[in-house]
Amino acid sequence: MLQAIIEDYIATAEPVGSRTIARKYNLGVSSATIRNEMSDLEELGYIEQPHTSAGRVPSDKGYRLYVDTLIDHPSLDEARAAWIRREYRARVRHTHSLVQLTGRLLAELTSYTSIVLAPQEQARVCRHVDLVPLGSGTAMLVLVTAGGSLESSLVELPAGVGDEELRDIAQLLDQELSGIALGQLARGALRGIELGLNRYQELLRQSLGFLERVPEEGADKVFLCGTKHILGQPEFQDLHKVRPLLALLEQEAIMQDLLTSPGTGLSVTIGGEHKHAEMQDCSLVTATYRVGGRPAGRIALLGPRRMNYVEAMATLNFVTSQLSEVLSKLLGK
Amino acid sequence: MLQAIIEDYIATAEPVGSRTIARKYNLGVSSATIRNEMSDLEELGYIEQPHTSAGRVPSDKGYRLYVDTLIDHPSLDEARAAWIRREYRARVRHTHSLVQLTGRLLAELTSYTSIVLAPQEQARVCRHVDLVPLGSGTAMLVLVTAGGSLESSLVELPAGVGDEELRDIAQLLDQELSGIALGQLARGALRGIELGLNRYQELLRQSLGFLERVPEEGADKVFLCGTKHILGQPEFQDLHKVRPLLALLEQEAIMQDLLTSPGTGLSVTIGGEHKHAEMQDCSLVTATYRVGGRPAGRIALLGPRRMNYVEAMATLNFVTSQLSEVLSKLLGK
DNA sequence: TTTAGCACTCTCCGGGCGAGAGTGCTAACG
DNA sequence: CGTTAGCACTCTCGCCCGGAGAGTGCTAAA
Repeated sequence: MLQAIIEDYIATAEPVGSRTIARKYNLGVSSATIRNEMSDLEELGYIEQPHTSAGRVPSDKGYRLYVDTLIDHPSLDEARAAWIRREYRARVRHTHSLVQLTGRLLAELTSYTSIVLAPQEQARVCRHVDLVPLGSGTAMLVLVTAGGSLESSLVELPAGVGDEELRDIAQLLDQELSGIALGQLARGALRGIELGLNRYQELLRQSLGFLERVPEEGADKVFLCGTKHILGQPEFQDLHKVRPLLALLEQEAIMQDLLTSPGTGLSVTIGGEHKHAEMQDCSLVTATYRVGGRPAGRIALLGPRRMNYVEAMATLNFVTSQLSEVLSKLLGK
Repeated sequence: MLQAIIEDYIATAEPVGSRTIARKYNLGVSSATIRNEMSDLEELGYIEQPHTSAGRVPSDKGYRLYVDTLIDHPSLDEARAAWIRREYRARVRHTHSLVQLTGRLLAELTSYTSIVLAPQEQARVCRHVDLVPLGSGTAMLVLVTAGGSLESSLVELPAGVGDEELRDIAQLLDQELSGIALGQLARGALRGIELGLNRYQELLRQSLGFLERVPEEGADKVFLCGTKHILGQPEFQDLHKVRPLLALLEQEAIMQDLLTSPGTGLSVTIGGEHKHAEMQDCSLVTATYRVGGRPAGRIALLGPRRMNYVEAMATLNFVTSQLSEVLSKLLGK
């Protein structure tokens, strides 16, 4: 009964009346009986009426009950699953692009908004450093971290440094730095390298300055995809409702906070359960992806409160497991 | 006169009446005189009335005349200019991030939407290739192009390749490939390397496969920033008008086409002058940025037709010159 | 040529009204 | 005692109407 109401509301976005239920879902009873049951459900707080003479709309509590019944077995239809697998196979390039791909897939498949947190490396360890000469007097400093992410910065070279000389400096840098946590750069590493020629001091200063800043900047990046879909939802036709929500989504810190809250596995936050008033008409489905069995980051789908939970949860669940798998394989864990 | 009308309309977004002009801009004449003049302007097609008893609104032709008078001397107030210079100085990292910064700056400063085309390298030449071991059986292939952009991909290693061995392979690859245009990889380069051990064939296949795909993927990337500002404009309160526009903006190919059309210097396209019907309520200000004096890419600001052309043109002009300068310096040209 | 005055037109806003949808209650039915 | 048909009631939504307000164009006077 409650299920019928919720599913009809999810499909139509209109308050559902007793007649509708009686007609569409032939439960073998008349609309009058359904009216009685609905009255009960309302008393229990599972549904509510926008006004006296409209149909009923599920309440947060109603959605909650509904969601809790289906949280255990989210399974995706095989055609979609196959398609997703193919996408992942085609685009194996690096962590960054995989995370982006995941966001895009989710948004496209569900028509909701996806929010993905890039994998956090516990401590960002320097794997490899290189200096590539570019043109007159500049070089590109390339950093590869143990987690497989890539950063770069342009640095100025002292006058008259040749390509071979630069290669030597790069090798020296690489030797000194690889294996070292970027956070602890300032202290330990500097001294070891200072031994090198004085002439390179400015170059070193630039390089280390960059390397020190990397951990803060790169950490916990948030990828949003499909925000435009919000505008397509009938409950968000009112711009005054949408804009605060969009503004909220742009604040990375809040998004990070939103995703770092609950435990593991699929979790759903519904309407008024959110901290932020702007999200009271939304629901958020969250999952954790893992690398080598250890939690690495989080993924979420944001949709209207009457989102298609079955589809959203199934898709999110599947995509999460795919991402975990591909990432683990890639990073050799 | 026309100027007064346009500037008032830009400021208020409401049709402007003769009274308003007489009051705000004391031109020493009464509203009746202004009515006569307005009637003339309307006959000439510079302004139009939405309906009989509303004020006047500038037409495309009116804006065109207005814009053409001020296209020559866009100058930014010194405080802003200084602020922009400071931003550029603080974030000198690499091409990619500079382009993004430019987009962000423009969007924030003007509250319009910025569209930036990443610099096109005529032919993407390989500057440096490296293989960095990551974990069990994988390595990261890093590519630096002559233009200073950075690409990477994960590749699988044959069983039992040690770090030193990998370094040798990387060096071989680097020697063979650096200086070679990526587009012509397939033919020439492959043969030279095939001489190496058969054992590495799969690795080579993966690497070259990636390197070949790079030119297409990386080319002409479009960066959008500040699309949300569109929703803030009073003329775009109607979602039915906004959504087609947003949909259009998401199509990279169309954006590229939009920016590749006109000549050099600042150029403005107003309302109905656009090819695409979705943009008939918008104006686009476009500029070309240069690296070492040669056109490298394009930047644009998209706003409502009644956008603040003075500010937009001045800001765009200044930011463009800054970007050109910084990029030229960085790439040593 | 400019200006004051005035009639005219058109939009916008609020109230009133009827149609439609859905409910809750009551009474009948198996 | 649960179910159902019937009916009065309520509330929203869309529509029309009329008055207020804003702005125009025209005319006649300065």
